Amino acid sequence: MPELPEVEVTRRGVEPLLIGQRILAAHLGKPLRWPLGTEPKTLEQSRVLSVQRRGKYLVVGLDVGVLLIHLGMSGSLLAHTGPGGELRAHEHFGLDLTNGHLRLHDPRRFGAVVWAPSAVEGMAAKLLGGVGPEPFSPDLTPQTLHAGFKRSAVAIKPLLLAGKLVCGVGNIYASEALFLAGIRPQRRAARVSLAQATALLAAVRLVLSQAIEAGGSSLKDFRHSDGSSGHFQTQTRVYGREHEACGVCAAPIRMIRQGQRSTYFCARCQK
DNA sequence: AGGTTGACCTGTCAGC
DNA sequence: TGCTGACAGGTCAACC
Repeated sequence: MPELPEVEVTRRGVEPLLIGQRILAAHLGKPLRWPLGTEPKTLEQSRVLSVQRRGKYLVVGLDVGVLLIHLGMSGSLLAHTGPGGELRAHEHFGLDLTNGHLRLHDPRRFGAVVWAPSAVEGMAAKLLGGVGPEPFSPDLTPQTLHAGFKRSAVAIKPLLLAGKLVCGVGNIYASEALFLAGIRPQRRAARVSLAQATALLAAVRLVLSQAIEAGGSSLKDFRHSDGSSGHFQTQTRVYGREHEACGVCAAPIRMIRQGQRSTYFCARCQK
């Protein structure tokens, strides 16, 4: 589920609750993707200094180390005022804070909460080290993207999903960005021109910005930190719209599978 | 080394 | 109504 926009919406939602708060207790539910990496007790009394995002990870800076939080496919991070209690159904991590509490609700448990001494040590270094450039970074240019494309033998859509050349683009926004850029998802990345790479980078930035603005996509599980839903799913141009008419040319939207993921596109608009 | 596939886990929904 | 299978926003480890 959660791609960059959903994680960023979550970050903005939880930041005000977390900053400056002291952790009174940490709770673990069923195992998530990786173990926490420390005893929950060691988090007690530490203070939250920052809440940042790197790719699809939330990076919570503590005065003792960092917590990496990943929402996996079905995760939501819910912030509540008032004292915490026992974890409820599908809540597998929780922090009780001086003023409120935080819960990770994640039915499928593909998500993770990992502690490390710092963002550049231990498991955090390993996980964040695999994350490609941020889509909004000025260091990411059409030229660097195009150069990365040329080195690959893979189709453009799965290459975008891999997150090594640009991070944060998941299955919904990859289809959407390729549609806006007029590029077929099956096109070999090496055959994407510089002009197309330029259009694609602009499209990625536009789609992600619009999705953040819309509060992300709530297909099923995703919820904002206050429990409300995003609504970008109502504004998708192709994702989830097989057989519907393309908004540009009215040809039917098609769905194919690439690497076990569904891809949506317009065969007339995308070359 | 890079590309491809399976695995992780649970809920939901379509079809019989 | 109940069972079975397919599918869902991610991504890592194991294979060729």
